[in-house]
Amino acid sequence: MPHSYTRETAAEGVESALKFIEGRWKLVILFHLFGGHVLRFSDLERAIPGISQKMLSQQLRQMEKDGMVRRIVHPTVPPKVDYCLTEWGQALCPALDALLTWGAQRETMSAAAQTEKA
Amino acid sequence: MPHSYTRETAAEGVESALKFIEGRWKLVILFHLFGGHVLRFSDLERAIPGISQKMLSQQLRQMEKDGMVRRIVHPTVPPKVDYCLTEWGQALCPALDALLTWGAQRETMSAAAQTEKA
DNA sequence: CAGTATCCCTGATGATACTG
DNA sequence: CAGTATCATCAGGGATACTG
Repeated sequence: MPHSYTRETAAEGVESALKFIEGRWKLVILFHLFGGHVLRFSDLERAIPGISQKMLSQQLRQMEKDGMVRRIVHPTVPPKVDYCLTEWGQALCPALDALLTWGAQRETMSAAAQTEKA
Repeated sequence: MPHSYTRETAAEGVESALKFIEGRWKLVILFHLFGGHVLRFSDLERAIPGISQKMLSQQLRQMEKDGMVRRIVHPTVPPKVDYCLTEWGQALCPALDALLTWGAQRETMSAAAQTEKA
């Protein structure tokens, strides 16, 4: 690791990074917006089965506040609101990819087949 | 991303990877074991202020079950138990580093200074 | 030393209903 | 359409006490 972190600050740093993507629906939303997609509230609602309006709204607000998502309100009737990722939001991609890769190594790298779990 | 995942399976893949490191103390424990360190239960207890025996034990058990941590029991009196990372546990390092890097980019990349939050 | 066993409490999420 | 408001639920975690 090319950083000058101590164990403690590194752990804290990762923890605070994780806070941005923790939340039952954040990753699903993220993956729908990756690639520069611009989606309306109702698009996301339809794209994500099982999510409630409350949760969709709540997670989007947090992500907006955190600076991952941009919210664009069109002052029309009926209302229209677009969502897309910020530059920083897009920048999450490599990190998630690294996580994906790590997870995929589990079967490969585990010396002995441990307990199976979902 | 060099993978052949759909949005949905990618989100699920990352979610399941995240489950392995979710837990109030997992990352702190991880960072104490990175670098091949071998620590006893009491070492970790002392190294991690604020953790209770219940939590330390619980998190270690999960990590062991998940295949990230190896638990070595020495059949002595009094008992002695060593903990270290498995190969797969060590392999988490690059992913956490990517997360750290992403988090660190927040101030740099955010167009406008958004709401400040811990 | 290295844990278990209990009890409690809070925050995150879900279900449902209502609105500018 | 794009939300907000309320209420109910539940798992994760904390505090404390006990044990092979």
